[in-house]
Amino acid sequence: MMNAKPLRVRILRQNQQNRSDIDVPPSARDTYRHGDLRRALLGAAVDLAREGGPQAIVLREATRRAGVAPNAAYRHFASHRALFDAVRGVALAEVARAMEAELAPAEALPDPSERARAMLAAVGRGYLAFAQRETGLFRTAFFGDDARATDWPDDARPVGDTGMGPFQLLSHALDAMVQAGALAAGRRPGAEYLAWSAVHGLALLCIEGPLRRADAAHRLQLAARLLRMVEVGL
Amino acid sequence: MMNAKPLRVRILRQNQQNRSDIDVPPSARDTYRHGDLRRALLGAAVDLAREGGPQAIVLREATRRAGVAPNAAYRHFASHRALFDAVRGVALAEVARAMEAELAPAEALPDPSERARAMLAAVGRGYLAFAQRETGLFRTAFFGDDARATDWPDDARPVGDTGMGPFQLLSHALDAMVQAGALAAGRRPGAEYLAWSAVHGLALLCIEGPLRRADAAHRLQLAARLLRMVEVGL
DNA sequence: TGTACATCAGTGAACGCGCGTTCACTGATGTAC
DNA sequence: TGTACATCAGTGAACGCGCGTTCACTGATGTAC
Repeated sequence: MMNAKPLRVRILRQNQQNRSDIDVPPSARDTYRHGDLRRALLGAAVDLAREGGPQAIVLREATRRAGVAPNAAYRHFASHRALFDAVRGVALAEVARAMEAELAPAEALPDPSERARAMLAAVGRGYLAFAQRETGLFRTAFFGDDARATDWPDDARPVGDTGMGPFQLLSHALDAMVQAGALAAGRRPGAEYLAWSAVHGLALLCIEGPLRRADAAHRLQLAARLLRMVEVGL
Repeated sequence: MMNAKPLRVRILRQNQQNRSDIDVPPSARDTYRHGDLRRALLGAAVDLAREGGPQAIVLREATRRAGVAPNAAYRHFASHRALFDAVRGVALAEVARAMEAELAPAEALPDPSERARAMLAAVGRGYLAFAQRETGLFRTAFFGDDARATDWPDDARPVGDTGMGPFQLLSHALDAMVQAGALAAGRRPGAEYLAWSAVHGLALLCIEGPLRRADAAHRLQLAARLLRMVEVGL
């Protein structure tokens, strides 16, 4: 039972210039209804962002990849901007997950002070690793698109596996620092911005700045030094 | 003598759909030859960048502002990219000058160690101030244009009033730190990238990040804390 | 169990936009004689 | 001192491109009876 779900695969489309021969691309759909177009469009748009950054999120290209007419997108997204924002949400979630992956071992440490420091470093490492591994999504998550002057995300919606966004994960690590006595309470307010600045700046230097041609070892070394600088100087 | 320079203002142009009446815009040229089109185009393009960032550098708009046909630009710039690069050069020079302005009082301090620290802070303050005062030019100077994946400038050409570029001014300040004993020589290599990361990151948080709506006092306070963090943690 | 019908996800064609760039040209300049 | 001419900075028109978006439509769905 229950798995009689998509009985709608029925009619082969032939009304597009003699498409009845065999050169139909594998991803082509053979029903009139797509079935899951919103997800398909979002997936295609995420792929575009992954490959080329925020500028590459082109509504028409997403529909092309989904095998659908351009205007079909408007059944699922009110505008290009709505699609863009959805992609950004996905990108943010991936950043959060990258952080969580680094965070897991750190959180297992027994000593509170050591643990808090490790958490802060883990957040930074996750951020930096993601920026270099998924440059396009990273830029989509955090870059104002010049032309449209978009805002940065404010972490208002749930994102990562823990339900926390990148900014919240950072805040959480800083709170742990204070609780463990590794950071004076007086220095806590606004500390997010100092830490975020340093890490974000290094990410940019690595992906499009003067370090874009540095090798991985050099970057890792700089990342370690930078994270120490933050920990010490916060 | 000598000010008999542009004797070529001679022939009123009338071959554009009855332009002989008085509604000619004030900036319109009345000679066939422009006289200084390259400079005019570059100036217009710099204005565009100032107003709207790198994306706003539109070749056709620059020619419009210079009162010239679009293709006239190609007598002076091989391509849009060439124009873009020229604008970036101007932007870099302005960044350098902003740093030099902050640097001047710092360099006058008598105590070498104090002076070196003040120089480092001055470089950072100049960078941050410029980012917030001339956001469009700042982005033009340091942002990879997503679509074209341009490189960051490498400071190869002379830029500021001292002939040094932003990166060189930073290096210079760090060298002074080492000489004054304010920074261990072992920590000197690569220190540029740590300092630059922190300052660049904060600049972005301020111009398009979560601090974009923070008031000036809050930003200044964060900048001071960040610069201290760099100085201490380097 | 069968059928009429409202719903709405897709189609096809077109829109206006502005861009960078190319072509063959024309008009003013300044130099060689 | 005057004139022919090479030079080259501009013009006008057009190109192809791809975008986001709108319109009136058509085809499949699933629900009410």
